[in-house]
Amino acid sequence: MTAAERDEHRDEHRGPDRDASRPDSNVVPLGRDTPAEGADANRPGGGRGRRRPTAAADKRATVTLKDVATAVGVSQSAASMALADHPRISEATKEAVRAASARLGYVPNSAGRALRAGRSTSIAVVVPQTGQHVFGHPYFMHLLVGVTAEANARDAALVVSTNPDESHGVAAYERVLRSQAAAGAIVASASISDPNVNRMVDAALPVVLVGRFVHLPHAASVGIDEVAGAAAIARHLVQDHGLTRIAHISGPLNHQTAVDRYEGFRTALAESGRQCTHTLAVGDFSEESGMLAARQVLDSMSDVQAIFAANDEMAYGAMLEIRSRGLRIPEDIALAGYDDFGVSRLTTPGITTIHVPAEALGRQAAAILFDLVDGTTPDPVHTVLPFELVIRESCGSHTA
Amino acid sequence: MTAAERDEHRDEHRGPDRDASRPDSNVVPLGRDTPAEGADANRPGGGRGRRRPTAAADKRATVTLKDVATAVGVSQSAASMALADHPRISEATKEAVRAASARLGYVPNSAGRALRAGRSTSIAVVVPQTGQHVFGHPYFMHLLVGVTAEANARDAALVVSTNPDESHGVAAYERVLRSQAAAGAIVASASISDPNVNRMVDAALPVVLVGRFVHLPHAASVGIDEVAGAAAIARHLVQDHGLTRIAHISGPLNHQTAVDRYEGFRTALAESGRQCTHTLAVGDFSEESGMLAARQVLDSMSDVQAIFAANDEMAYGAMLEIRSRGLRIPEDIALAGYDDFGVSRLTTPGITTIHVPAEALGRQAAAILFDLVDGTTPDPVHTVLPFELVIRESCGSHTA
DNA sequence: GCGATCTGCTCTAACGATTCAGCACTTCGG
DNA sequence: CCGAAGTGCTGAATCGTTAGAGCAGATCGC
Repeated sequence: MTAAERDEHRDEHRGPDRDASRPDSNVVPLGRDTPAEGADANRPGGGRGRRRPTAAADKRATVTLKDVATAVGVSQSAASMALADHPRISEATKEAVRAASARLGYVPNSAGRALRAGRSTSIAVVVPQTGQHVFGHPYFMHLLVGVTAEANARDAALVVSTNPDESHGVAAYERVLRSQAAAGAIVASASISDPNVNRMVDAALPVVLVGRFVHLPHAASVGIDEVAGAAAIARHLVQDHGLTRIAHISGPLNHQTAVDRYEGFRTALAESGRQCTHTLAVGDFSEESGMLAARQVLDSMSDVQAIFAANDEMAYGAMLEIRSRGLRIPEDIALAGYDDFGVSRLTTPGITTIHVPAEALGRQAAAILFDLVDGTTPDPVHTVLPFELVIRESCGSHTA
Repeated sequence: MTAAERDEHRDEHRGPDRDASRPDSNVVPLGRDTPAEGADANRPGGGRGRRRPTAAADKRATVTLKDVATAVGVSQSAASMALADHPRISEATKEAVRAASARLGYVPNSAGRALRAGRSTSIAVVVPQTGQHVFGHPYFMHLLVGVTAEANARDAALVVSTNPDESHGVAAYERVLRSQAAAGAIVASASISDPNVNRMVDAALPVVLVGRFVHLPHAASVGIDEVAGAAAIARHLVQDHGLTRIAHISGPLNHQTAVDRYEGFRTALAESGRQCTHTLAVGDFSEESGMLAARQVLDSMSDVQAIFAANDEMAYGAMLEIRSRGLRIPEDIALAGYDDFGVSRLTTPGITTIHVPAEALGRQAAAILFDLVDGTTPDPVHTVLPFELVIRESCGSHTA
């Protein structure tokens, strides 16, 4: 339960007991499609009780290439070559095969194809830390949007794997690669020490890392310059707002991202030419930890002028703590975050942050992975995408 | 660009080596390797950087069952049966095979296995509407968390498919099933009219729908009672707060969810025993549309006492519009939303809403799908999970 | 002592797609 | 008019896995 949820009233409503109260109704048209509402059958809790044995299952006959070939009257190989647009197949045959294929609804069996080809058409997205806390983060959603866009463009399926449990000495997501269920993987947000990722890279499996992995300098990666992003925030606070007593709430320091953001912050302060003081509190990227860290900061550094949290969620946690002490943002304390996945936009005041182009990262990672699978080494090995400094009200800037 | 983003200053920081259209800027190297291409790199085909042919690729030798068998000195079938714990294989041989398998890092080839078995072990999650707007919604994130949890528990891979484009007369996500890349699919958030979903159901493919599909009464589904949820909100506003002039901002009315929520709202008002007035504005579940709809409502119904938006994002948009007119929430106008995926918790004041148990829905849908794939018809066909009314400050309630 | 049963394995045939060698047959150059 | 090249297809092999038939050798019942 997060901080904000603690003081809410919650009424639980259980499902299917309310069937009585449903008067016949009509839907206001407003120029839209009017749904056919009559069918009561799909009513929740409706058809309860009976149990039919599965009969329909037999119906789904799979159409194979052989069926198509037979329908046309050519050999299976001819059909295959026709669909592949092989030059040694006559146009007439190709046309006939295509027609039959469409008519019968032929879809090539991916297992057969993958087996023959020696590799799958799918790619995997791997999120090593399991648990809602990490996987449920909007970052992945955005990343996924980018990856799917690219995968769709190439007619490739996308496998999502999150399970680091080792079944037979191999993490589940490595098994996805080794079993050839996916031709390659995009690895997001591994902690610095995750040995599984190293193993995949060492095994020369096609892997693209999202983020910076200092101990894997030769693996292809996509990321933004986190250090520069944090530095941009720091400079904004110091130079644009003249704040010199600043606290940083970092993420867990076994995450490269957390380390980089902290480093960018410190470096920028040091290079600012001003006399700056700073302090550090370590969080875990959760809202709750941001709140705790802010408490610690406010207790120990009474004259703090600004707090820069390593992500927006912690910044939001800090905002709650700051408010609970009757302090105003930005008048009494300025606040900044990092990520810009939505949270920072919704708060009042909006939180100044670095916009991380997660979708573009996903797209790019996928593009590179496809190249890698095709046997091309990306150049450069590490792709760096631009970020944006998004200035909102929490730092004291005035926006229209 | 959403409403809230409109009035922000954004500084873009790009990687070095930009195209001319953007101002040059500073990306600090700080120990990074080669930096990168920016927007240009997003185009996979565009004649960009050089590429070295991969050499490492040859290294990854795949271990097959034959290798294991040879290592042990038995036939391939014996090895297969040993791993399957077949009773006709001696314990000694089984042990030897298991040992060799672990030592060599054998992972069964999923294509081979799927081909032989006639079906894949993976399941698919299908999100018919493509585009970030829908797919990027936190709802899917939560749903996915639930589905992966269940899939992980069964050692099944998860395929995510979003592409409704018909490549050869078949939507991409139907192809996932037909190609046997996945044994079955969970379909989330299809619009009422999506013919592809119908086709999959008609073809007796193993499909579990999330939500209510009135026109597909026999397909297995999982959902909550949306009508009852909306009714709970309406009753709270009318009975607990005595509000009688209420506007509803609905989602697009070709979405069953939008229709159901609207209906629950109207029905509850009608049955409240009070003299209620209501009005409707149609949005599209986006924050921006919520803002527009609120504008419309406030212009046309000057004495409106409450606005109930069909989801939290539109409620947030409405909040922005209400505020921009100098009205207070909840003193001047009460506000309620639906979904509780986080947005409503972060705003000030927090938005009263219905908590949709998306993760549980995902879990349940996956469980049912696995049964379906195994040939069991679920009973009941339509599973309804409980929701919660979450009372926050936006409706005028006071929370501790 | 000898058929019957059991044990522990091997052999073979699929699953569906692709590819390559090869086979008829035509066309063509000289 | 004959070898060479070109055209359009077929047949067979292959990818990795698994299931079922079958086959030696040991064990057992009587």
